[in-house]
Amino acid sequence: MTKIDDVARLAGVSTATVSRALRGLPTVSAATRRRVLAAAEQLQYAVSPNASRLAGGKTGTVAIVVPRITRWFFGTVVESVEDFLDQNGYDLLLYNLGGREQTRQRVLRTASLHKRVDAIILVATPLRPADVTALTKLALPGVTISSGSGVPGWPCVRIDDVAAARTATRHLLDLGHTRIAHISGDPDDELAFTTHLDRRHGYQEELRADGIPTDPSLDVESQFTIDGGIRATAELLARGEPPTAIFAACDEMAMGAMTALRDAGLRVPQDVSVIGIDDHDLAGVLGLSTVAQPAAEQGLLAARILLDPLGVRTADPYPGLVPPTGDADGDSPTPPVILPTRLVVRESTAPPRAH
Amino acid sequence: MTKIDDVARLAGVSTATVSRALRGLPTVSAATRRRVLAAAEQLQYAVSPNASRLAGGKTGTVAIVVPRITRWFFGTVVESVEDFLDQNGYDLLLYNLGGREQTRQRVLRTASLHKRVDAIILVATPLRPADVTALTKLALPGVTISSGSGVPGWPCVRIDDVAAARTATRHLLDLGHTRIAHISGDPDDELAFTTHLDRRHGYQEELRADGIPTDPSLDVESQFTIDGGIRATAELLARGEPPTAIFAACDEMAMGAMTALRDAGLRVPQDVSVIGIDDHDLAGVLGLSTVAQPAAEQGLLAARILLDPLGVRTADPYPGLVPPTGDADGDSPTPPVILPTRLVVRESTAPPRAH
DNA sequence: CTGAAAGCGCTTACAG
DNA sequence: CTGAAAGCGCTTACAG
Repeated sequence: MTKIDDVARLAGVSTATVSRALRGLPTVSAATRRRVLAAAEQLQYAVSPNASRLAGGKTGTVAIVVPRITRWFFGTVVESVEDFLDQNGYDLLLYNLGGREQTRQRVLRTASLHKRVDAIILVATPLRPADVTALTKLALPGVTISSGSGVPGWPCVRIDDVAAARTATRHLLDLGHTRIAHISGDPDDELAFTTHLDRRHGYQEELRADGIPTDPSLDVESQFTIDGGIRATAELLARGEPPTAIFAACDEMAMGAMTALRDAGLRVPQDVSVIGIDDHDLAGVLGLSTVAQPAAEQGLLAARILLDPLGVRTADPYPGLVPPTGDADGDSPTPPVILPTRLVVRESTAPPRAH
Repeated sequence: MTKIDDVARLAGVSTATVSRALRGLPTVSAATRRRVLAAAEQLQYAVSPNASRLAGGKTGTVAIVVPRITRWFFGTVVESVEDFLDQNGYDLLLYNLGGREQTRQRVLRTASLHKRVDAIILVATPLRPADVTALTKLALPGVTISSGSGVPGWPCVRIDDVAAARTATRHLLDLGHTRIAHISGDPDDELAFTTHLDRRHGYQEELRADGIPTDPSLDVESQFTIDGGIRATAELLARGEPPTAIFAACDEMAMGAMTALRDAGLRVPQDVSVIGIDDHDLAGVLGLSTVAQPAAEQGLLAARILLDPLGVRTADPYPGLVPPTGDADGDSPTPPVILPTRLVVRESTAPPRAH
């Protein structure tokens, strides 16, 4: 392996100068820089990240923690974050919790992150008080994406889950539905995090706005997955007269609902309307009406906010949005950056059949 | 930050002993090890990966290169690889090419990987001769997943794409179809890689086995995506009389086909049968018949094969399978490890309508 | 079984 | 603008 000394020798300068020239520091003459670059090129030199990081005190790496990379929202967020980091010369260290409590502990509670990364992106990761304490002690910059417990001083990028749920419910109400069921995550579902609470809240609020009492028998908790949607819908149907519409807390659950309804011989939307939240890649294929949330944009924005203080020259990190004004050191909680959602009507929602 | 010296001082031993004790080396007395562990625990000590790697010459990191993390197959592979690596103490460095030629070059052609990782997993990544040369010069252990150009000395884990395509085509033939269209990737589609060639080959072979001539007008090239499937199917329909069945080279294309057929007023499977390859998470939701391939298993197996020579104690890396027998240094090409596929019949395939 | 010392390959004040 | 030297926090022969 060619090392910095080799380049220095070939270019006829010191290693310090090679280091400066290669990193584009301004304190190198143009002629010297040229010679160094030529030498590095000729020797196919690549810096040793470990040596560089040890000496420089920066890791050039960002950690991203997600519950499950294979879920649409998390995969899309990771892709956009990776893209941005890559273009800015950062490595991405992926932690896919996958429901493994042991992994969660190891990642969040130990100092392992501290010496390994410059910054952290936490996506929809449930945090216990001990986790928050540990993360705060790390004293690393971080961002959270999606709702739930935050870390003091860390900005948060998210959508307004209550409003998104209200939009979905309003769409069904406007179509004339009154027997509207809700299927959502349960307290043990780490994929649902606290998201399901906000979405249930929005659902109930919107029903009340129309004077429709919430009916517990139309509200089923399950997992934030296709299977969860199938199970919740089966449970719903087992309880008696089917609702005329189902608002699923996420598209994957909505897809499960469509599956369960089909298996029960019910047609969508003729017998039952279905709407979700997300605008999953496959929502169009299934003709699923939904409230679209910008997943890639949330990832990109989070990455920008994170790298900005690290000296990465990025364009306006808050394009047209309300920036978090709190100072990272202060006690005032940083207000979240809210990205907009939007109703997408497809074929899975229609007026209820006349009696 | 607490460092190794702090632990050594508290435990009353040298840093060398702390290093040995913490890594579980056998040359430490039980009593000493206990004291060291207690001191490390008390100080919340975590080793600095960069210092450790620089001094030890190992990175404890594996790179995985995928075309697009958001595609079902690649996301599933990454998840299973991450899981296995995590359990064995390795970090995962994610490179999502995302069609960026620049990223491809940087990742594959420079020595940047060399000093950064101990091993490489390449998933369905097209390799030019210059890439292969560069990777070979790295002299790092590696594995490729999925078909295509291999790297000399690297094992390959994959399915038999020709056989999978024959299985899909055979299913349609057995149902009585003779006008069977094929939609697949084009040469410029980096997601299709060389996979589409094998699958087309299997399609044609199986037709010929029944004495059915291949009809170029029933064979459309597009992208290995939902949109690609939509476009290919639209093109197919624009060419005249529709086929009675479509064999899509992957489930995402099949889903696009279902969408395009629906938009054209054609019913699946009454008017046109559709089958894919993959067994995508959502295949069940859509009632899509397919030839299932084990994505997570391919990732797991690749990770095992890779870590085995690195001294990770894993169970039999080839459970019941033909192991690659070639030696890594020899010139003899390592035979690929082939994982089985299996036909999954759902609602998207049926006999053609009687005329 | 344990320690002193060298060294991993860089970057960073400090001088000049 | 450039270089000599120290130092980043570990691990690894080498002795004992």
